[in-house]
Amino acid sequence: MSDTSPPRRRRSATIKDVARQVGVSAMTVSRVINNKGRFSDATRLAVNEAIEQLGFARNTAARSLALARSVRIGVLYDRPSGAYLSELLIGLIEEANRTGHQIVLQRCDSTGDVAVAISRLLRAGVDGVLIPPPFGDEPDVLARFHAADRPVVTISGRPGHGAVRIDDYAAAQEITRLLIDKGHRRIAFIAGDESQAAARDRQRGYEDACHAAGIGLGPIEAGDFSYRSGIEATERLLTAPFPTALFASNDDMAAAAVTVAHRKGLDVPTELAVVGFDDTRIAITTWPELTTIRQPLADMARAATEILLRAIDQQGQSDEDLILPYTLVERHSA
Amino acid sequence: MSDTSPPRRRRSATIKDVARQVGVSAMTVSRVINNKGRFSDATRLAVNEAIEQLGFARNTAARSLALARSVRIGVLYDRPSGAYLSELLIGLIEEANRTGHQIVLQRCDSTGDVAVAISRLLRAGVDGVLIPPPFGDEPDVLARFHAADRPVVTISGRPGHGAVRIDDYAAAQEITRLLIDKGHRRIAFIAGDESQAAARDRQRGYEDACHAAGIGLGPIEAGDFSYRSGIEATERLLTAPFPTALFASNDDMAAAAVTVAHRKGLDVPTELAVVGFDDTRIAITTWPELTTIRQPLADMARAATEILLRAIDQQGQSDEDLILPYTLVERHSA
DNA sequence: CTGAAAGCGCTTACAG
DNA sequence: CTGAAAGCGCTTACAG
Repeated sequence: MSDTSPPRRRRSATIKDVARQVGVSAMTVSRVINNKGRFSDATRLAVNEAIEQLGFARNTAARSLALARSVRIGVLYDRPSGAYLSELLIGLIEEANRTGHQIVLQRCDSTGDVAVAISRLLRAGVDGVLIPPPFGDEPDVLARFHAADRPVVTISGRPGHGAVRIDDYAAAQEITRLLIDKGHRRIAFIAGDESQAAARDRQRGYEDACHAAGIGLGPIEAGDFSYRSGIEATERLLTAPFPTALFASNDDMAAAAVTVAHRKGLDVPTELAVVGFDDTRIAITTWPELTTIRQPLADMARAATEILLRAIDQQGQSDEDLILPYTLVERHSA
Repeated sequence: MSDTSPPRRRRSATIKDVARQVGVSAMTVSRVINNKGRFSDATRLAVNEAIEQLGFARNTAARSLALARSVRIGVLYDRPSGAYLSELLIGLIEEANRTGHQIVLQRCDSTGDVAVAISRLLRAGVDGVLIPPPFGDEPDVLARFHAADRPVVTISGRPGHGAVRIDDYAAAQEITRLLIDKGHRRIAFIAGDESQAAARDRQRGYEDACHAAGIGLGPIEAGDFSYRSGIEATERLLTAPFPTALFASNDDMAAAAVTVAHRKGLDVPTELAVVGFDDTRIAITTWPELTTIRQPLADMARAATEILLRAIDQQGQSDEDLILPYTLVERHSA
């Protein structure tokens, strides 16, 4: 164990080293680093040069301790299956890391006991918790944290209390309209895990866009956001009368749809147009690359952390419902 | 920004609070917490009770600062595609969190510029770096860190310098033998990303087990560890003369094989036995559940962190090559 | 525009 | 077996 070995490691440059080199006080360096308070341009330049030279990087442990801000942020997550959750989770971690907050990860498989996971988090002394899918839509989970007086911010969860998301409904409408504008009249749909608000919103968006255009709904099959469910759903969907387009509620399922189409000898997009949702990695490792909706995952992670911190400071649950802009990314699958 | 709001948040219990309640010094509490040095049983009991009562949880920022151990550990990872990398990455993060070390995540898509990613890590002041697949097998990457005098520990990478892995070769042999013992004589194989040492080892294990049993090699197809490549490979594999068993180099591809088999009307395992590798989540969300090799991901993450810390302390690259035990998990796909 | 002092919560020698 | 003191690297009032 390293715990018993002598701490001989290279001491990295501290704020004092920088100060000494420049010939100012540590305070001034701190001001420059944090761009806070007043200091001359010359000072700023000199400090920055010394920082570069010494390879100084701020010690976040010291920082968060000094800020008396050792906030402990819990994250209750499912074992990541799809690309979306993995990416979001990593974004969350990077953000907490950047801000120097302590983060306590707690996994709870859908099959596991959520109550146990929650009390673990509580006993770890978390000041608040961040909830990515799929738990963001379980009133029970939220209620438990509230009972313990811990604010919660969900990501892509049910709106109405601290929540960060995109407008899934509008995005789904927009991508459906894209298909309609390209002349499609029979558009199949693969739904996502219906226990999640975002999945239901996407389906509503699809349906309303079809209605608004005066075309009937295409065949609809249930999915659960997994590639596998996408394979199965597409197989049921690709039967006469054939749809000319298919909208899958996420990229994993859209990629699966492309696979099935190819296997049945259908060209994508000429014989079957396919669109997905999320713009995760699979969107560009599939051929053709997927037309999809991009969610600003990094921004969402950042925003959720900020809202949570604010709620913790104010000792109350936030009711902010932050909706970030999505982007329709047109590639070659539709 | 929360940065400007008053720090009104609930102050969580500190070591002093615990000490006061028990009527001892903070030192004693510290000793009990770290189980270090001598203290009476009565003290331990009392301290633990107070900890429980006050909901005390150690502030890792303060701890790592006091330990003068603000080691910065870099992690160079690819955008996670498969379940294995996500799970490993999260394990790594949990471990760094637990030990209170600062961790700097740096993503580099396979398409991205590795050199840029490396210099970012270096400029962030990392003391050493952890490298999960797929970069653990690129001599260039390792060389660059060494040139900068930063120790590196790879996970499932090429052995010979700080490396943590399982014996992929032996594991592959064992699971192949399981198939042989069940009477299979024509066993197909789906290879993984051949730029990775672990993938090559698995293939060698498969081949040697077949040779040792005196049966010929089955058909072999290339894959890249993705579900999609598994679909394609299996489609090429399931042609006459049909194999009766299929060994995929990871679970994602094995799950894909099951999907294709079912679609072709083949029962698994009676008409086609399928085995995977890794024991990631997909192994149990597939039906039938996969027989596979379990890698002790959490232990691997822990061990890699420890080896790296030791190398940093000793200011030199480690040459430890730690091989952790795997487990053959028999479920219902073979 | 800049600095000296105190403190964040913990740990490690050093004393008893 | 237990404690008082000092320090980890940073930041925030408070002074100039």
